[in-house]
Amino acid sequence: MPGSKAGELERKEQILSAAFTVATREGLEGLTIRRVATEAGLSHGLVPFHFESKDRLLAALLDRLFASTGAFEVGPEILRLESPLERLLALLRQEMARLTSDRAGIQLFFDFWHMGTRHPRIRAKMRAELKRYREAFSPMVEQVLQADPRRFADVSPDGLAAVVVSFIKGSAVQSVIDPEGFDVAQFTVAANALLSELGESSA
Amino acid sequence: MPGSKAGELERKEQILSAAFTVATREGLEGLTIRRVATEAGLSHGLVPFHFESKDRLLAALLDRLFASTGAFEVGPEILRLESPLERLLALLRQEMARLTSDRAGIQLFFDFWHMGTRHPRIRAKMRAELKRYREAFSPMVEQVLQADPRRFADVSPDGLAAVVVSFIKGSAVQSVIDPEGFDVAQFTVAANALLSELGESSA
DNA sequence: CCAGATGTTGAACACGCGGTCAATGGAGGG
DNA sequence: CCCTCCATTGACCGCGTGTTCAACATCTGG
Repeated sequence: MPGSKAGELERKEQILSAAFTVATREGLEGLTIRRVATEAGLSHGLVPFHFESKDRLLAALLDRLFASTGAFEVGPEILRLESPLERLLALLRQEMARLTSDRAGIQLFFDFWHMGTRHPRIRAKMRAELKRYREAFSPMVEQVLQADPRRFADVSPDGLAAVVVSFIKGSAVQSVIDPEGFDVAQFTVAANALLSELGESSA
Repeated sequence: MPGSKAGELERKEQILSAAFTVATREGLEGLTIRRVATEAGLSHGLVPFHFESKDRLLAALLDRLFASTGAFEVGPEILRLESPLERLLALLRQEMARLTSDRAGIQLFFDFWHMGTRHPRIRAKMRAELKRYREAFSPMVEQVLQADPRRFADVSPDGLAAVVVSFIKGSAVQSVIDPEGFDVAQFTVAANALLSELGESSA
């Protein structure tokens, strides 16, 4: 007894949503076509019918991950801040907050990051996202550089941006392997203290 | 036609060595008992004979990874340095250098990190290693804190150590997804500039 | 009201996995 | 010299996977 029909788009959305649920619950390792279909209440044959293959499903899922969570986006409330230092710290706080509030999203992101290590298509997407992310820091980073030209004589904007991103990615990675042991509050306080003197000479 | 016999220890070593080769070439995802046996030139039945199960093999492989590369160890040549700042920077340089010199090892470490996300035994090992790693920074980090008590009033040693580790882990993670695009030299210069003023008031 | 188009189902396929174990044969002690 | 160990082999098992596709249900336009 086949189920009722549905439009192309609704079905794809339904499947993708189920895939997201399964992926956050079981990880990408545990994401199988049959599990997704079961989660969506459909026959497993439907998944490769609407998404040509599992790879395409994964690519679509990653796009959804980028879009759905505001993950790694620099929101307007941050861009509205005038001081580059304040923006930097606000962004840092935002990302630190995500470590506890959007743990599932971070986990899934980390899963894809790992997958990107071996899958060229995924890797390309992750690189693009990483680049986008780094470039969001460009304005503030350049102002920091200009604030103390002597100290940062040999420092390029990209290099400093990479350091800032390392703060965030590194903390995410630590929180993923040890969610209880990694103290976000302590981390934020320490990072603030480290950075707090940076922008002051430019104020 | 069975092959020649060998002692318990030599066989285990041979298998483990083959497993290491396969793991660095194909990733943990592509590490199968049959591939390891083929790499070692043995029948696949021998692997679960000497290592009770694949899980045990993986655990042994992780121990070997910890031991073989001097990865994440604070060597004597670093401990010999007197200034805490110098030690910190030396360690940072050492780890940055590893990103290019021991890329395979870093990749494998990252693979295990990801696996630890879902496998409790692996996770426990990774946490222990992370803790060991963080604690290696304790002496220098505490001196940094003491150098400027007002600035770091609310900062705990653990918090600051977590920040420093984030530097390193974050850069490793970036290098893993984009080995060519991540400029280690730029990163080091930027990090040095950021940290260079930290210890000076204590000197 | 009836085709033709199309979404849907679930059996089937080939594959590779981890694991098991009877059979084999080489090595060493009695 | 033979006989007992035991490392070694490779066929075999059960399982789960991604993918295919004939059969079928449902919807739609004439």
